[in-house]
Order: sequence, then structure tokens, then C-alpha cells
Amino acid sequence: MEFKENQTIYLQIGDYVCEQILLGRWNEGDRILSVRELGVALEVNPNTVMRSFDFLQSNEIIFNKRGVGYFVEENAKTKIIDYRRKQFLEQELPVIFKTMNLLGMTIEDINVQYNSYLKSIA
Amino acid sequence: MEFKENQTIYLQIGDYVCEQILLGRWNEGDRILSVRELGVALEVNPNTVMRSFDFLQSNEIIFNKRGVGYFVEENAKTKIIDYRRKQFLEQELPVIFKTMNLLGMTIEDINVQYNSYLKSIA
Amino acid sequence: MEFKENQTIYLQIGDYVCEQILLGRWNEGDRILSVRELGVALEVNPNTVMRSFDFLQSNEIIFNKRGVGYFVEENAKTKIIDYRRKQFLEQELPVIFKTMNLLGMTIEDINVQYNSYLKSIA
Amino acid sequence: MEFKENQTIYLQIGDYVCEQILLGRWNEGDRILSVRELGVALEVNPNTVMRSFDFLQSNEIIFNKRGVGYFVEENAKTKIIDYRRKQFLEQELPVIFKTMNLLGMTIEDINVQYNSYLKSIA
DNA sequence: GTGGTCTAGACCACC
DNA sequence: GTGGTCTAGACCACA
Repeated sequence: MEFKENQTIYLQIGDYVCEQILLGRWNEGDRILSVRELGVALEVNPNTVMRSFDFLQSNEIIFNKRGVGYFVEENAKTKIIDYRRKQFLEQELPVIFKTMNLLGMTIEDINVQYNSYLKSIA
Repeated sequence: MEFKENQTIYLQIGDYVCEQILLGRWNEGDRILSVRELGVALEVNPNTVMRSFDFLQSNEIIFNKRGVGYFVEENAKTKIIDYRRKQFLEQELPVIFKTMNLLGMTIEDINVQYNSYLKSIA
Repeated sequence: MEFKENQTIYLQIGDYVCEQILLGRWNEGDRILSVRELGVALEVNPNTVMRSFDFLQSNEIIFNKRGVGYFVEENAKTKIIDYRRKQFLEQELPVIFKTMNLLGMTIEDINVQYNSYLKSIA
Repeated sequence: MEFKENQTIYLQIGDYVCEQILLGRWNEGDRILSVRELGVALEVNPNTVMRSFDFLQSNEIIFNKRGVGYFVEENAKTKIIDYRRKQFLEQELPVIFKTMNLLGMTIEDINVQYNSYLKSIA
């Protein structure tokens, strides 16, 4: 896996795990990959993966059974989506709107971009 | 000046200088504040300012006359805007669109948000 | 390590690292000395070493793994040699030839000098 | 006039004046341009030109008549050429030869380059 | 342990 | 006065 430069790796791993949960790779109650396995898979130090799991656990996305592994919490999907939606509306969108104004772009320009985006992933 | 926590100071200073150029405080060919003056103004070490100027110079926003000072490059404004617009279209928007899809939001939802944003800054 | 007076230290460190790579001390993909270690070895402030590494990284000679260290890029050797050769052919040689003409020297004079140089290092 | 980055301006001005003398623009005994005139011509601070003249005077290339101007010394040409030849043989050539070896180039390669150089200026 | 950033202060060459 | 370089030392996030 390739990591972005402007965000710390363990947070990107956290996002990755959430993504996998949303995509249904691991359902609620399922055991996810071990720290070591995921470390190998992502070519990352297990300590770094551990930190991600810590983070996810403190956000009640996963929980730990000692000696067994990490498991997906009940309602994990809902929590992830709620969190992301809040983040998106309150943090990301305002910045985007501000940038739009600075660059002299209108909501119409965004519409155009969005349509070509939809085509690109179709 | 107050600095954000999640981005390094010298980059924020770089943004600040670009902003001042866009706003017309320094026009193309003008000499900008010296490393020391800007350091005092922003309550920051001159070395940190120097690092910003280094960065801006390598991006051809400003240039240096030895023993004289730093000056705004020709076409600096265009370069700044072009860079930001490119960054916005290629880096930020796709991420936004992807997030929208993940969260099941449509372009209409964005419109609604945008309108309330416009009211909030009016 | 002793440094020349007419060139800034961090560039000399950059040259030093390139030299070590060319000599095979560090091969492509290898981790090089840490900022601190090299600072101690060359009796130089770690900040100065960092500046060298910054420079080498921007020239794609080395790259960084956060929290791990700096590593030699693929094709670093080729890049170094290409860069030096280009520098030599386009920058240094024309100056030499111009000086030769100004001083009324011929390519034969250079030959003579070269032969005595070869003897001196034999 | 455009100045190189890796050498200080006043030395480049000194070289420029020597060049003009060698080329016969100013002969021995002639008055050269004033500090102010040359400053304007080269788009440089008169102080900087002054420093060059200081340097040239201390090397007995030019001399000063107070209130009148700077004049080319007797034997200035010879002095310049002797100085440059010495510089060339003892300082520049050895470096060139060392670089050649490092890059795996032979004196033959130099010959080829020289021939194409001769054509380029013909 | 690693790199990265910032400060404070010094010294230099240069304009 | 200007920028440029270097040192010493601190602190931080990260692996």
C-alpha cells in the first residue's frame, strides 16, 4: 500500500480498515487481520498497525479479545458513516467552499467536474 | 500571526506571502519584507522565514537579489492561482466526490450546504 | 572530514554521499547513515546533514521512510553520473576551452599537461 | 549583465574588466569607465563596482588618479594573462582531469568536444 | 530509535 | 543594511 505524505501512516491504516468494513470485507463481529498479518500486507511496522487498532478501538470501531484478536464492533458501519458525515459537513466542505471563492469558481463548475467524475468511474 | 497546528509554520508563511501577493500588497517586481522584518512581524524566527522564502523561490514565486532582498517574480500571481486551481481540481475534488459517494450524498446535498454557507458569510 | 572553504558544507556533504554511493558503500535500496550518525562521523551539526539530505532527496538521489531513515533511490548511480557528466560537458568544458583560447593554448598543451598529471597520480 | 550564482559579483565584474582589457576595449594608460557609469551599465550597485576596482588596483591591473578616474596599468595585459595561465594550469586543469577520470572519460573525448566547440564558435 | 521543525544566536560575505 | 550558513539545543510526532 502507498501512503500519502501529508497524513500520518497509522491514520491512513485506520481509514483503510474502516473502508474494508464499509465494503463488507469484515462484518460486525468478525475477526479482522492480526497486527502482524496486516503489517506484512501493508508493508508496515506492526507497531504502526497496533497504533491504528488502538485508535480504532478508542473510537469503538473494533474491540479486542486478549490472545484472540481484534473484532468488528456492533454498529461499526453506522458509527463510521456518522463520523465521516459529520467530518465531511463540518470540516471538509467549508474549506472547499472557501477555496472555490478564492479561485473564483462557482457551484456550477463543481457540477461540471462532478459529471466528468461520474463518467470516469463508470 | 496565529498558526494552525496541523501544518508546519514555514508552509503557512509561504501561503501567507502568496495571499499577500494575490491581494496586491506586493506586486510583481516589488521587494517583499526582509527575512528579519517578516520574522518580527509574524513573531517567528528569521530562519523559519528564510525556509519559507527558500520554498517560494524554488517554486519561482519570488527571487533573490543578493544583499538586496527578495522580489516577486513576473507572473507570480498567475503561477499561484494556477497551482491552487490545479491542486483543487486534481487533488481535492476527487477526494470529495469519493467521500460523497461513500456517504451516499448527492450533488444536490452539496448545493444545499453551499447555499447555507453563502448565507453564513454574507 | 575536512571541508573546502569556497563551497558550503551541506553541498560538500551531498557530494560526499554521492561519492560513497558511486563507490558502492551504499547500494540502491540501502539505508544510509542517519542524520545524527553522519553528523557525528563528519563532525557536523545534524541540522546541516539534514539540509544535505533534503537537497539529495529533492534531486531524487535518496528517499525517506518516515521514522526509519533515508534510502538510496533506484538508479541513483546513473542519476549521479548523468548529472555530473552533463555538468562537465555543458558547463565546465566550454569555460575551459574559452580560457584556452584567451590564453593562446592549444589542445596539444592540454595533452602535455594531462600526461604529466597521469604520472603524478601513478 | 547576467551573473553566475556560484561566484561573487564583484569578482565577476573584475573578470569582465580584465576581459575588456584583453579584448582591447581599453588599452594601457586609458581611463576606464567610472564606478557610476559601469554600475549603470551592469545594473549593479556602484559600491559593488568600487569593490572590483579596489581588487583590480591591489592586483596592479588598474590605478587611480583621485578625482579623475581609474586607468589601465602598464603591462596590464601581460599581468592578466600570466595570472590566468598560472590559475589555469595549477588550479583548474587538475580538477578537470580528476573529473574526467571519475566519469571514465579520456583525453580523446576531450578532443572530440574541443573540435565541436571550435565549430560552434566558427 | 528515526526524521522534522523551530528557536536563539553567532558569524560571514556581500551590496 | 541584506541574505546565507552553521551551531547548539530543544521539542515533537512517528515507527
